[in-house]
Amino acid sequence: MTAFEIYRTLPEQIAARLQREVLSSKLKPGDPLRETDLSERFGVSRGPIREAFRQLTQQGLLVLEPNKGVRVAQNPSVEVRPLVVQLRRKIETFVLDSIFERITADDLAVWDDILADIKAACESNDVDALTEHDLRFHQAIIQSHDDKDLFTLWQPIMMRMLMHYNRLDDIMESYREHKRILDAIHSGQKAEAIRDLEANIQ
Amino acid sequence: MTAFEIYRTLPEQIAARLQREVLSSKLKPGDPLRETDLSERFGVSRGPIREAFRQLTQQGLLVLEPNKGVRVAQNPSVEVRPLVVQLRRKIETFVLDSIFERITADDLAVWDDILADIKAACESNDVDALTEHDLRFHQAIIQSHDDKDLFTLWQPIMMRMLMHYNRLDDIMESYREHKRILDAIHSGQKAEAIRDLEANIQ
DNA sequence: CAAGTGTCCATTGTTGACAATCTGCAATCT
DNA sequence: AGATTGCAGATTGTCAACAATGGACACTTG
Repeated sequence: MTAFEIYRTLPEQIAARLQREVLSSKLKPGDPLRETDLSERFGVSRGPIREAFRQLTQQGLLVLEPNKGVRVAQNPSVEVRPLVVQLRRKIETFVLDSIFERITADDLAVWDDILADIKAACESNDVDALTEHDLRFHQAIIQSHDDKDLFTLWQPIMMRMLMHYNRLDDIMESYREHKRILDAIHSGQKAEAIRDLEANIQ
Repeated sequence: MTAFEIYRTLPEQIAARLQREVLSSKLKPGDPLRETDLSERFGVSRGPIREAFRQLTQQGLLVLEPNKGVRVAQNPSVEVRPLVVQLRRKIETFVLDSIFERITADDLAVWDDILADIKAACESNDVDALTEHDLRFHQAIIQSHDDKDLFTLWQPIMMRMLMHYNRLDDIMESYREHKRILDAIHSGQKAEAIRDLEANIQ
């Protein structure tokens, strides 16, 4: 692989690429992923590919069957969807409530930057970019909590929701929702921030 | 292998062994696990060991640092513990509510068998065996739902709770709680079964 | 003496070869 | 014809050798 060394390990870089392709539906549910194909495409051996598969399986984006390889996971069933929403709400509001008093100016600066990216994606009507920055936004909040467990519990739940990102008629509404959350945080209104966050998760 | 072909792949067998050792505190939080050690111990190469590590990382029992290997995860923090309890309750009660009318005699027979194992473990005061069968009990319920996603979301949450299984003064109480759940299911009392299940999760 | 530098060793990361397993299809049997 | 068996090719599973990384400790350097 080339130039940019944002991710430390080979498998992480590969997993990030594949994650993007799944979330953007370039890879569709049920599509098989062959180790040999990808090892050629990325110019590495099959080891790192398998490792990347493992990471994405953990996130719930791929499904692994022994001796048969991995496939892109199916979208979560409609029956389970409300549960997934509730679980994600519970975790994210727990985190926001827990860290609220300890939010630093640095944190807010980062979140504002991501909000700008969300805005840009909405304005250019780029759904894939919006998905990516929406993920980054909520991930940044979750990861501002000391407890790393929270992130590992949250991530697969979040992925289930992102796999069918077609909730909004008006894409700009996503920007507004996230802006409301940050505005409330900026002005120290905890209860309202949590309410706005819950409203964004559905 | 034996008559029972429970685990299909090498990594799964290894992961199951290690899982038991972590949950029984034979391996303590912070303990490092070396690929070479384990590959000698199990008589396989490092590949399957790495694969087993990934599975246990996904379950939250091990933590992985690039170029530094894996360690047994720390117990979940006290602050996060109530959240974990709530998440697990939400998933398990959702499943029980969802499948209640479709529970078959075969299902119940399996669950009764596990209850017998729980009883035996309690009577012989074997905490490790109790942990194992407690896990099997709830896992059996979760997996009776069609949606496989539920299990993958539930598993890491469950593991967080099992990592410090010291809730009960009287170990027999665990048997009684599980018996209450099954009794309610046997007599078709859904609301009570759900209530008993919630009471067991804390 | 403190801070930085170099070297060694234990450990993980990566690779390519080989073994085991699955899938599809054709040949065979009833 | 329909079901079963037996290849052949594709794909994943496993292995052992080699490369890269990180940590400990002795050594220089100011």
